[in-house]
Amino acid sequence: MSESYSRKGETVAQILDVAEKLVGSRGFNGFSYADVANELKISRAALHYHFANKSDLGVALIGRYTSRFADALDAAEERSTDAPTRLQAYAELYLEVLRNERMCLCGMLAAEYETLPTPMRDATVRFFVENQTWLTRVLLQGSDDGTVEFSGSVNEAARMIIGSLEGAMLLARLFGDISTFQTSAYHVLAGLRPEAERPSVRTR
Amino acid sequence: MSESYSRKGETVAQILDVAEKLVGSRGFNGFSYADVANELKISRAALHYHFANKSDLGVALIGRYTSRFADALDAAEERSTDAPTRLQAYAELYLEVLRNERMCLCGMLAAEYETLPTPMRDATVRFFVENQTWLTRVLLQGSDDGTVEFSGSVNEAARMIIGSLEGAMLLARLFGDISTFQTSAYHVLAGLRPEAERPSVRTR
DNA sequence: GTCTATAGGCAGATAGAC
DNA sequence: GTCTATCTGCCTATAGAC
Repeated sequence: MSESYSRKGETVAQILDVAEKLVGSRGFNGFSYADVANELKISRAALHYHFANKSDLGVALIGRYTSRFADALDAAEERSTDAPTRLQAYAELYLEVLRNERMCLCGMLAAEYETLPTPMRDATVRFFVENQTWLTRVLLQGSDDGTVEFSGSVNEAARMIIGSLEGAMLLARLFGDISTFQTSAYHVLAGLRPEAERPSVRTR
Repeated sequence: MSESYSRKGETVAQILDVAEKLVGSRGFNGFSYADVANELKISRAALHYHFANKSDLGVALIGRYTSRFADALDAAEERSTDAPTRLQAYAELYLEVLRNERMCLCGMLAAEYETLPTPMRDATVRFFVENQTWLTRVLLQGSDDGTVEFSGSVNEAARMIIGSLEGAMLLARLFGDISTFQTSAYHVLAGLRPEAERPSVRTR
């Protein structure tokens, strides 16, 4: 082991960190290998050693992001028991990303979908399907115990939540105002509460 | 006037049409002057004659889109009187865009915001501010006559609506399923209806 | 695993003829 | 207004030395 000791895969992790930040702020078509290389002070060729082409890098990015998200969802589920709290925790995952002045990685890729190579498209869709599955489960639970109320199908409601949060992120970043996301998320989730439990405050 | 007669500004309009389609599907960083030139069978240099640089083209694109949207909002307001119907009409403007298999131009630009030249950033923000202004007015009207109900401020509710619809568009395009947008929009607007008028149907 | 060098392509933009 | 030709720069990707 040399002086410049590094754990196995540490370079890969650093590359993914920088790339994730860049894609989350500028998009997949808005960053280059040179950007990542410069920030890590390595050569572009070194990047190509770890990720032969940009599509490979993109797929790895989505994969790590998706599994990290899944882990966070599991953790959120363990910390809470009722559906509304779990939905709140779901929204806070988005908030966390936004606090780093980034768009959701997959929300960004959803916008660029038409320009993405097929493997990245598939991975992006997978992210949203997993999210939908998790939300569907929570919504059904809340529907059963009466803490959540919605019209239409559970899957529709789940997609509505995902879309609304992604869109709220987009606007919050545009206006450079995190509270825009917070109040939007609040509104969206409030719309799922049974009337009895809904706050009736209205300010102008 | 020659055989290849063309009305004043027709070429400009054609350029904007093609560019708008490309940006709406692939994003501002996902299309080139060459793409537009090829589709119109003119040279790239001809494009540069009408729009000296890409930023100019982008600003023109947003300007036309914004004023067309504003006109449609005015028309929608004349066709209807009550707030819920007007909100419905607002959502249908988005649906119209989606039917052409495009993302909202400014929703797309919101995602790419970090990479945009300042004039385009400003124009994009302006689009959303105008939308918010219109929605705020309609929401206040509905709040006054009791046809619409929401917690928090009117501006928050307006932004929530915009964000939710933009996000729903993003997902609908991703899944290649327009009905995803329609049901999401329905859910969002249903959440603004007073309990008494809200449908209680729930399917799984 | 990392480097330098370079290939090969495409981007936005300009010059100048017609 | 539109063209061809060209400049310049950046991009992804590869070859081959260390």
